Amino acid sequence: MPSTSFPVPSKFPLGPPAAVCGSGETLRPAPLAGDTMKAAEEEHYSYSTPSINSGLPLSAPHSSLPAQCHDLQTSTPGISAAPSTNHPSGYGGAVDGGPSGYFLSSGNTRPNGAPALESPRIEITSYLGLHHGTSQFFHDVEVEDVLPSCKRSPSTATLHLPSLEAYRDPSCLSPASSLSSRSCNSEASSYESNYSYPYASPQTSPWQSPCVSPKTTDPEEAFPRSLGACHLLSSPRHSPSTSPRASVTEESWLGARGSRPTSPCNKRKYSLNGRQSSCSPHHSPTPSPHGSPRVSVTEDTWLGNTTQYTSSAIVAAINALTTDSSLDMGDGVPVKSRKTALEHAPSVALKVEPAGEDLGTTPPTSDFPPEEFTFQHLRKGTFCEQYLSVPQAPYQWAKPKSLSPTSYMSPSLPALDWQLPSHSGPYELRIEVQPKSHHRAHYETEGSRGAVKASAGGHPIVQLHGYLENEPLTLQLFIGTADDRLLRPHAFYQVHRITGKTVSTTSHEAILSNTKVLEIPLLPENNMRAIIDCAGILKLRNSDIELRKGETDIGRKNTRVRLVFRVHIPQPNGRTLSLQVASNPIECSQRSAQELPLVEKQSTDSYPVIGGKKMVLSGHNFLQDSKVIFVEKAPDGHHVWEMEAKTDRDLCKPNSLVVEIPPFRNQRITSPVQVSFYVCNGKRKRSQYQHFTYLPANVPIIKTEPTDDFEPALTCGPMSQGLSPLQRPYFSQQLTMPPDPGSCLVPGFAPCSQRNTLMSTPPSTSPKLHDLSSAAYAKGLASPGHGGHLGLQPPAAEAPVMQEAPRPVALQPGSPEQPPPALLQTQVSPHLSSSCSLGCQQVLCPNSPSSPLPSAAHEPTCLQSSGHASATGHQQQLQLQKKVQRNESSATGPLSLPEVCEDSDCNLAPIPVVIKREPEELDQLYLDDVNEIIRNDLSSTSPHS
DNA sequence: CTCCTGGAATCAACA
DNA sequence: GGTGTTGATTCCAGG
Repeated sequence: MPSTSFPVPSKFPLGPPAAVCGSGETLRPAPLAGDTMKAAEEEHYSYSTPSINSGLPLSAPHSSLPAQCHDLQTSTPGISAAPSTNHPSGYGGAVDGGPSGYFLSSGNTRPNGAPALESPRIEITSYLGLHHGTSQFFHDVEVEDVLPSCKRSPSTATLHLPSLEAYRDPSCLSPASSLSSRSCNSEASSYESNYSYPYASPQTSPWQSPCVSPKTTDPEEAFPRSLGACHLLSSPRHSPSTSPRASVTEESWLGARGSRPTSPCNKRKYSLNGRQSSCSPHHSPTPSPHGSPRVSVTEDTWLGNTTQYTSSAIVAAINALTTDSSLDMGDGVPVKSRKTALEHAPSVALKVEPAGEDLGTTPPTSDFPPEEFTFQHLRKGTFCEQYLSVPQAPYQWAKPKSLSPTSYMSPSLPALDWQLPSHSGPYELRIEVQPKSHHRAHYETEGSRGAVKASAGGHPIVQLHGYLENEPLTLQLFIGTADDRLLRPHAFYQVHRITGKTVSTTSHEAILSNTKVLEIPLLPENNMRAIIDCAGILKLRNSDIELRKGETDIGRKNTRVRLVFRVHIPQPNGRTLSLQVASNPIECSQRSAQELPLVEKQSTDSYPVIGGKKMVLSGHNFLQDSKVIFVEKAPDGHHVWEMEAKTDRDLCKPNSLVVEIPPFRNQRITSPVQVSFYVCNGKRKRSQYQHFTYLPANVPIIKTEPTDDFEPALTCGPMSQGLSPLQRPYFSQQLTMPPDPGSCLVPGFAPCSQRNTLMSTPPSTSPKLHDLSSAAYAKGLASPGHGGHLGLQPPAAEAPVMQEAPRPVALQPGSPEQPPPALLQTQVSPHLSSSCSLGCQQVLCPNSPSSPLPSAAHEPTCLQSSGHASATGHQQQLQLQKKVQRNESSATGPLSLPEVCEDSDCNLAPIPVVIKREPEELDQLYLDDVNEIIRNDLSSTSPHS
């Protein structure tokens, strides 16, 4: 839709572009241009570790903040509502907690166990705040007129990275790719056409104009502007880490572009080793921690490590984060990217941006409030400088257009890997119509494969409920992971803007920390509803992404994604409330979609241990000889129990499968036990794990959903939107926490909520709101850290985070079994309150049900998420699984499931079935989880038990 | 002519 | 080390 829709003036503060330095791209050291691709490739392998990051631990700031908003039009009102489940992500939904609280760091999850920092992306968070400064906004507005006034997300601070593709290394982009990717540009352009740059955000521009010279124009400027600068920096700087990679990168970049990246990549082995190997080489270079952590983390590793996850693990994770972040910073950005960034950067100039940029980008410090400055400096400086050596000056986002209103003080929007609630207070961001479970993503070398569609035809629809203002808002969309770990931007997929006559919804692309974000206007006149018919999915070559320094994820078999929607709602107090919802998982590979069984729904989520009930599975690719395997996993991922369920072949259809719930191994459990099951069509053809909860025998069948992450989600419904209860085939990584604790109902969750709250910190403020304030940032960053967010606040934030994390653990230990939620909260709160973000989140997360993992896993979730590597589910689940299994066999023991143990006990005694109140159960669950986690930590940390 | 798609060839990684 | 399978990526072709 045309910009027209946007009429709204943007006042939003949102917009401030956050400059994102952080984006991974930036972070990543730019590859040396010099290096040839080839070399680069080779280098990858060879790399010794680069040390890159090393330095910075923190550096990476994430830029991920939200992109600025733009205006987009709105889509038409939507329609149907689909329930979504969602993702968990949201913390208690509401979140209230402090802003920071909200965001959990999701990132953590990385397999590494390390905190998931995902790649260290450096995001610059919100410099936005800075931007905010009004100017940008205004600019935007002014400039744009066009732009809808939607409040952009404030953040979008996107830096314009030079490299357009920040998300992907340009180099990577294959020439062809460019097309699609270009689309971005083009898109941008289109965008532009529609809007003039509404946002100044560099982001946009860069892309859009990728062409634009901006980069070109002033490199410097470019830098600054976009955090990209960072990128740029990075690139140049590559140095740090770069070097090794740099070469690689470059090569890759270059090479990549050329044709396939094959190169090195090609050869790399994905297998477990693969990553590592590759990683190591590459990463290693990076020196640091990152690499290592992640690497280690990888599937294989992680299993083994699981145990470690415990508190110590947490700490490690944190550290890792730091490191990662640093790494990320440098590393984070794929080498290629970096290069590109550099390269691009220059070129990147944003077309529009200028205007916006200038203003928008960020006003230089001056604009920003002191606080902001600090942040900036910190972040930027820190990571940028260190890592990237970005010229800060440039950074200044000077350009950011005016974001608007100062209101945004808070600089930053939550990093993309932060877990956010889907609803808070009166607001609820909900996916009314879920996307189809399969969508073949296109490569850059291919033409677009169209927009993601809804299963029933049409397109996904997202709506923000409870928003009564007249100001348009910006809905952000990016491609997130769909594995068991916390939701975070998917390293191998990027959202792709679809334009054309068939597209009714206007959109704008921005890049936040290596992640492309599509900004779509949410207009009051459309009831804050947007039809997502402008979002396609671009597949990045595994080889390109895996070369990134901080990248620990494996692309192979990591083909499931989720559409992640975010909206940043300005609050009266100047804060911004950020909500997030993730769609159901979407299988993006052609082959997998055709061959792998996919469970979209299950008729029953829980049942007494006696089993025997028929459960109907709905999905795809079911065969008569499909097997349904129930598995109980230990926290560390080991399979404690496996049982093949009886299936009714006669009733088997490609889209439905009837299975008989097998009796649980322990008939005497006193509390619900979460297990998993999957459909297997053959050796490598397994569906994602589905959650299932065994209830104590006597317990009335009323299940407590709670156990699963999903459940909460379910319960909460909206919140979780992402996955419908049934649907979620995959575990939502996101925090399963009940989005709104309160809302959710489940008392059990309450803890979470509380936690959240606590975390959120600022009691006063609604949790929901994010603090953009620097503090928040720091926190956020830290937390986000998993991802690369860390960057920004490095130390400070980290510290807090670290602390926080630990505590939780500690606490847990104390009361292993079910500590009252309160405890958790409290525990958390302290930290959180002050800063919270990550720590809190993490902490919370763990507790949160979200853990996708099977029952055993539950608790770990958090940990997993954070550290984790989450054993369970990586995307590569399959691989992992395999690996895991192996590992499991060996490892689990110690970790063992607490539950199991308990169960065993239970077994002994007849089960007095204690029917707990659901709430209680939930609580217990949490508690249990927590306890387990703690135990694990403890054990890992100190074997005490 | 471009955008979408579906299908499949090709190649590398795995088992 | 060889071979078959699986997965990723690139090509082709039709609508």
